[in-house]
Amino acid sequence: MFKIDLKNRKPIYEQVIENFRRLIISGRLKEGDRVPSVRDMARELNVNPNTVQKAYRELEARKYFYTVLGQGSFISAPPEETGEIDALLEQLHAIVRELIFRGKSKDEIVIFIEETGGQNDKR
Amino acid sequence: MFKIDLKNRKPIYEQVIENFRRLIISGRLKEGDRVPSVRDMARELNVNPNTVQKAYRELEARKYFYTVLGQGSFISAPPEETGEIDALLEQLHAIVRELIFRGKSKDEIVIFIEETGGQNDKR
Amino acid sequence: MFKIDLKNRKPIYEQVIENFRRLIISGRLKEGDRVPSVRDMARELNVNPNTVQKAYRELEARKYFYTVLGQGSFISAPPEETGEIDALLEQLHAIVRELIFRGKSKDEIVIFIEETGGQNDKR
Amino acid sequence: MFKIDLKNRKPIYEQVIENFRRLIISGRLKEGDRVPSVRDMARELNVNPNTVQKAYRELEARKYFYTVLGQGSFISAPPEETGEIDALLEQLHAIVRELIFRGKSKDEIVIFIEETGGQNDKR
DNA sequence: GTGGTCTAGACCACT
DNA sequence: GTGGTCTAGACCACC
Repeated sequence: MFKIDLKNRKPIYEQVIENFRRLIISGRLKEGDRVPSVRDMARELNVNPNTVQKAYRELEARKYFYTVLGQGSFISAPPEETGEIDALLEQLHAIVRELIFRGKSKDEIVIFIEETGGQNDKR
Repeated sequence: MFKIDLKNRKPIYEQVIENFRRLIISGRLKEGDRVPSVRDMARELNVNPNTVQKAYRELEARKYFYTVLGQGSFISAPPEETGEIDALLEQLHAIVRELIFRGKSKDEIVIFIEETGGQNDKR
Repeated sequence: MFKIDLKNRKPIYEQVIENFRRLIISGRLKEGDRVPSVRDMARELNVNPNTVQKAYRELEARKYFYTVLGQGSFISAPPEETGEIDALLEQLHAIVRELIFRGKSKDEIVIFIEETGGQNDKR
Repeated sequence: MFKIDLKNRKPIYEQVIENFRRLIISGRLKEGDRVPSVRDMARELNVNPNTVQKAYRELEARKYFYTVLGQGSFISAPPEETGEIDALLEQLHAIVRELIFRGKSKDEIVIFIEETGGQNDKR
């Protein structure tokens, strides 16, 4: 499904969250899909089950997962985190500023964006 | 110059680094400018001098500062770390994908980028 | 593992770095080997944990170590910093020039180099 | 004559010493040559006279200079610092080991040494 | 005055 | 258990 980079400074549980977010955003996981159990996931990633547990708990709190008792966890509908878009736009802003500082023109950046792959079509 | 947000989960020394990066990228600090001494900065931000020094040390390692023994630290020329731009473009990519997932069109994103402030003109 | 020379003018943390570099270069520490925890190392060397951490941090920045959160630090693959070899050759150059100035012939120097121990064979 | 690199972490007074050593070893300064006065040197290098003073004092202590009262300082005969050669050979050793670690063969190193310029002929 | 090193000891997050 | 952050305060070298 995905791999954990132990050398990465980002905590493992955050990497798990990010990877699920990525899979959902890219459309490879869709609403209603079942996600592996905590134990299976932990075995597959070769990490401590507590770590996976922590990631799942947060994914559920952030409404990416929902849990059916005795059946497991499932992907829920795309959540609408308030302020999320504004935060993304602010990040975009910061990166664009830095690219300009490093010599790129806005035109070059726009061209780069136009090239961004249409993974969105898979939904 | 700037303020530290103690409530923020981001470590103080990283906040210091980010703030200096921001000031340099925006052109408000230019090559050769002297930055406040470690002690002065610590007093101004109301943090421990060691914390400021840690930030300065890293800024120097990342080539944003250079230090003259017994005289202080100064802004150095914009670093040309290879691969840095590629990393930024990859981040840009990821954010654009997520914005599209959340319903924005590429056209909207491009318009947003065109609006990015012209802080670059001050250089 | 090694000892710190407190009388030496060289800072303790630099001595720690140099000693690890030596152990890695000589092949006694290999990729993937776990290094003692910051606390253990500090106890063994009889120095403050912060001092050891500073050394480890720099070894990580220079790509000799990598760190797994909550698990410890490990030896990473030999870094291929570009320009590193050129710098070494330049140092070699300078030393050879000085040895010649002090009366050694190139032949004597070459013989000396041939005698350099084959610690490399252990890899 | 030479320049000081303020950005360099090596103390200025040590840079002055190293530069004089280099000029003497390369043969550009010979026994009996007069060296600039402390004040002239300080003005030329754009550094504090105390700093130059400190360098000259050490060069005299290490027998590279000798001073004639009221006349200035002069280059003395090449000093025979005891143990100096052993130290150089040890440095050579360390560098060769590191070059081998980074993939160079002894043969390559020997070839490189053979190519070292014959600045020695200028004496 | 400047930066740099080191200690002692507290507290936190991750596994 | 692990590493990481931060403080308070001492001491040193360089300019």
